[in-house]
Parts: sequence; structure tokens; C-alpha cells
Amino acid sequence: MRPRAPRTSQAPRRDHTLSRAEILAAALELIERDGVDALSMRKLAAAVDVEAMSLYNHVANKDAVLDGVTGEFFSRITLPPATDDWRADLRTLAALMRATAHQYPRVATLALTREAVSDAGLAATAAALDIFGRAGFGLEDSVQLVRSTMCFLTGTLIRELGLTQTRRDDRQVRAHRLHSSDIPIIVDAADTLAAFDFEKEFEFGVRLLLLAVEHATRTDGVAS
Amino acid sequence: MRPRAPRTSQAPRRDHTLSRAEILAAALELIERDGVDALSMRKLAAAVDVEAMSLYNHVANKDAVLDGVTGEFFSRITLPPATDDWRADLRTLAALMRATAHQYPRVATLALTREAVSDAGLAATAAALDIFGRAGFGLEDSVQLVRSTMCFLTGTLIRELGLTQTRRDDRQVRAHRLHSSDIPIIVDAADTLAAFDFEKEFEFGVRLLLLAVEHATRTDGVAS
DNA sequence: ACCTGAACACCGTTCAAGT
DNA sequence: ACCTGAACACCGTTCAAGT
Repeated sequence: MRPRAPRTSQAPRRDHTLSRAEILAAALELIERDGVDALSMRKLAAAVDVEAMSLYNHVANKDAVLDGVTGEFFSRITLPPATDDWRADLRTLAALMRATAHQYPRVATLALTREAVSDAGLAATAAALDIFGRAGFGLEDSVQLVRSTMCFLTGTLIRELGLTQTRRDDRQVRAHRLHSSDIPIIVDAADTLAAFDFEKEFEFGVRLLLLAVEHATRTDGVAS
Repeated sequence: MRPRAPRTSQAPRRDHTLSRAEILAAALELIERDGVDALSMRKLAAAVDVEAMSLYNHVANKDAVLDGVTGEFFSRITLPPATDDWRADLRTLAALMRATAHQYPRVATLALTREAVSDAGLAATAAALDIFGRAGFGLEDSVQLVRSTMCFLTGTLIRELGLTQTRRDDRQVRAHRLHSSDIPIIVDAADTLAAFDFEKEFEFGVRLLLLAVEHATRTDGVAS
């Protein structure tokens, strides 16, 4: 049934031509299934039904693949248009980043630890700039606020994703370890420190953020 | 001059017995010199003048080495005693974490992205708990504030270290790329977005943090 | 222009054997 | 108890050769 002379007695090979987009999509899927550490150029190639070396026709190297996946992740954060309520908009931005992170936890961990370095989060940056502008901040202040906001969200999500994905030794174990600390204040707080409620903690953080923005002084950021 | 029968005509071998601490110290140094990606068990072994397989007598695997280095990093953040000015103390904590991060930028990047998962930052957590307690917060609120604070600092430092260490393509290049974006608000802010002043940005973030804490409502955190 | 086999210079980790 | 040689099952990437 198959055309003459396949290279071996293998299954049919791909029918369409390879593309960067296809590679990145496969990489995202693989990372999400098996973790970043398990991703290799050879496995990635196998996933798109090709030999490892063919990948190098479309991406510079493995690092470029990871950068590409990072971009892919941020492009999947689709932001709604701004309203006239900057508080609500800021909450929405935060919630949406978190929701997307939870949708692809492993890819998100990768992306968030690489974000700063690339311009992957540009759409999110734009949305945040708009929000702070509407809240009455000048350009300079808005940029600073965007940066602080993103750093806060990044740090929060990296922590949450990390704790969610790893050693789920339960609260009892953590509490016991903390109780046997030699720092008194840690012992006092052991039970509270041992408990996680990521929903509540995220909400607490967002409230703090709103509080800070609320009380930040508006400057007329008239740039040169 | 050397004792009889060295295994080859090599230089003298180590005279004292290997230890976990020695391995971690060497790992920290190697990571700081060549980057995490360049660290291998074989190179690490060579650095302590031993064969790779000997390491496994003292550490479970490579991951345990990285965890150990993370702990080593956090243990080098030495915190001063609290004063009666919580604002100043919080500023000091932030500045000290930043200073230590800059002292070992590559190790810090590793440690900060792993922190959440371990209990490495326990001393810092204790110090922060103390600060918020003195600022009038109950136990529950203090724990939440510590977490938000650490997430903010972590996110900020990961970004700063990442940008400091990589592709230093200059401001002009970044500005040009941003100017040619198809998002209007990004174009407007391009010049500001293209410029980094990490000192100033960190200060801005800390000020925001103080503002938030300042206006957070004190609750009597009487736990069950 | 794109794909591939073979090769190079590495990896982390296991295991059985040494002292 | 600690160290090690050899081996296993992998890596990322280059290069010359194919179509």
C-alpha cells in the first residue's frame, strides 16, 4: 500500500513539511506532559516524526526552542478589553495570568523564570500599562507599576506552581518539621506556615497590590 | 617525593576525606563561575579532586546538590537584629537579600527559582515574621505578608539578575524593537520601557511594598 | 531547501569490585 | 565506610552527504 522504498519497514512518515510552529507546539505539549528536564531534541524530533537533526533547520538550538515555548505560553494569555474600573481590570489581569499558568503549570514555570529576559509578555505589559494610565498615572510611573506588578505576579506564581507540583508531603509532616525548628518564632507560627491555601494567598497578594496602587501618588509623567 | 605508587603519574591526590559541605562549596563556586548549565557531576568531582562516582557517597544525586547549594545561598543572607522601626527593618531585609543576590548572581538565580519548594529561606522568613509582628499584625496576617513579600522580592530579583546576566543588547536596540511593535501603547512607552535602572526600580518596588503594609488593616490574628 | 546517518564530545547514574 | 573503573543509556550539536 505504501509508496515504494520506505527507508525501513517503519510506519508512514509525515506528509507535510516541518515548521517552527509545529515544533514549538509539540515542545509545549511534551514539556507539559513530562517536564522540562525530560525534553530532549531527540524526543522532540520523534514527536514530530523526524530525525533530531532536522529540527536545526527551523530552530537555532534547544535554547531557542525553550524561548519559543515561552513566547507561545504568553501568547495564550488572552486579555479582555479594559473597562472603566481599573481595580477590576487589574484583578482580571492577575486572575487571567494565574488561570493560564494553571492550565500549563510546567510550561508556565519555564516561561515565568525566562520571561524577564525576553519580550514575551509584551501584550500583558501593554494591557497593564493601559490599566495604570486609566488609573491616573503618568507614563514613567505606569511603567514602574507594570514592572512591580509583573514581578509580584511572577514570584507568586512560580512559588505556587512549584509547591503544587512537587513533594506533596502533607501538612502534618511540614508542621512537624517546623515545630522542631530552633528558631522560636518559626515554632510559634509552625501550624500557620505549614498550611497552604493558594486561592486565599493569591487574593491576599492582589489586595495588597491594589492597596499599594491605591495609595501611590499620581505624578504627571510628562516625559521629555 | 610523593608516596609510592600513585595511580598514575598525576599530581598528588587529596589528603583529607571528602564531605558534603566541601562538595556544596565547590558546586557553589563552579556555578558562579561557569553557570548552572555547565555544572556536571564529573566536573564537580574533578573540582574536589575525586572521581564522579565518589560524590554519590555524600549526596543522593545532582538534584540534591542543587538543593544544597540553594540552602547554602540562603544561609549566607545574614540578617541584623530587629530595631523598633519596622519600616527600616523591612527595607534592610529587602536590601540585604538583594545585596546577597548580587554577590552570587548565578547561584541566586538558581536559589530563588527553587526557594519556594524547600525550607531554605527559613531564617529570612523568621526575620520577616518578626518585623510584621512588631508592626502590629497578628500571626495569620504576618504569615501572609511574609509570603507576599518574599514572592515580590523573588520575582523582582529573578528579573533583575536575568536581565543583568544576559544579552546586554543596548538600550537603542531595545527601543528600536519596541518602537516597531504593532501595539500603540507599547510604541508610546518604548523609550521608557527600553531603559533599565535597577537601583531605582527596586526602590520603587520597596516603596510600594511599604505603602501596602502601611495601609493594610491590622487584625488580631488569634488562631484557634 | 530541507532532511539524515554517522560521529564527537559529552552527560547522570548503577554496579561490582576494590581498599 | 568510602572510593573507583567500566559500562549503560542517554545527551546537544556538527558535518558531509544525500534528495
